Amino acid sequence: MPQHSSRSSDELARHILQVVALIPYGKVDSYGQIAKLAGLPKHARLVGYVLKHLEAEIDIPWHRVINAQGKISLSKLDDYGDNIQRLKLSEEGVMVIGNKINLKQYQWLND
DNA sequence: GATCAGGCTCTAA
DNA sequence: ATTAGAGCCTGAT
Repeated sequence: MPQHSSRSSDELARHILQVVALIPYGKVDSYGQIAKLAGLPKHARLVGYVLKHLEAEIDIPWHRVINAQGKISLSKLDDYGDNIQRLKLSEEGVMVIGNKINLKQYQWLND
């Protein structure tokens, strides 16, 4: 078969979104973790790309994805999106203190 | 194809 | 606790 083990970008995006959709209400996870759970280690930036280009109508909890430092990754690029994300998180009880989120407390699959 | 930029991450100061 | 720099991979020029 041609293209050996490469998968179409559509498929990669689908896998990523499937995982993002699983993040429970009130929890968060990092781009890197999402990529890993989707079976795509080292594709953290792709996760960011996919979420950035999400269609508004699609119901995906994109706001539950933050960076590995526990910060929102849109701040410097997109003030509007940053505010939306903060709002959505606080609505779910995820507290953003000093621009950071306590991963120990809110990270999905963290015991 | 070469290059650049991007909701990233690690490591080392 | 920040910050800088090097990796990493994909999508867009």
